[in-house]
Amino acid sequence: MLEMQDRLVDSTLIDFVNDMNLMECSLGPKQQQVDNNNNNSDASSPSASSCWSDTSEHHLVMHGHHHHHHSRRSKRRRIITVVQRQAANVRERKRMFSLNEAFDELRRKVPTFAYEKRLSRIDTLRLAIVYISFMTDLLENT
DNA sequence: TAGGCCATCTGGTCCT
DNA sequence: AGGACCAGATGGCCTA
Repeated sequence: MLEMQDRLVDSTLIDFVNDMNLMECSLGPKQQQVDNNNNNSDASSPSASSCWSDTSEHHLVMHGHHHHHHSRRSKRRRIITVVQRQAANVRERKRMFSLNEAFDELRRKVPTFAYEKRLSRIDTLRLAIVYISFMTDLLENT
């Protein structure tokens, strides 16, 4: 299972590097889903007037329930270039990476048996809750 | 093969 | 304007 971890990290890093390369040359032979959906018909005009488009009807298609709550801001869609999207993806991956680091840290604090396989994130959380309440009980009753 | 877990992408909102 | 945060969708891998 440790090797599995290593493999995951490896592939993550590889993607990471790929994206960084993509960002640096800002264009590559490897365009994927990013540009086949509606977003940019004018991705190549960086000095465009605004990055917000009116979406009166299109975006109601997918997540019908979203507009119940969150009715605060105007329903304008932020137009994002391919490069900006890729950069956002990189940031999101970094964010998830640090989240997982925190999970690993918590995992190490929580008592498990040595032969037990690695706790999932949800199990780590649940066990941490149990462990904390056990310890506070212990503290209060002494 | 179904279900659990995870990584990633994506578009929305919130915050600076 | 753009980054952070979030939740939904999707696809891959692994195990019972």
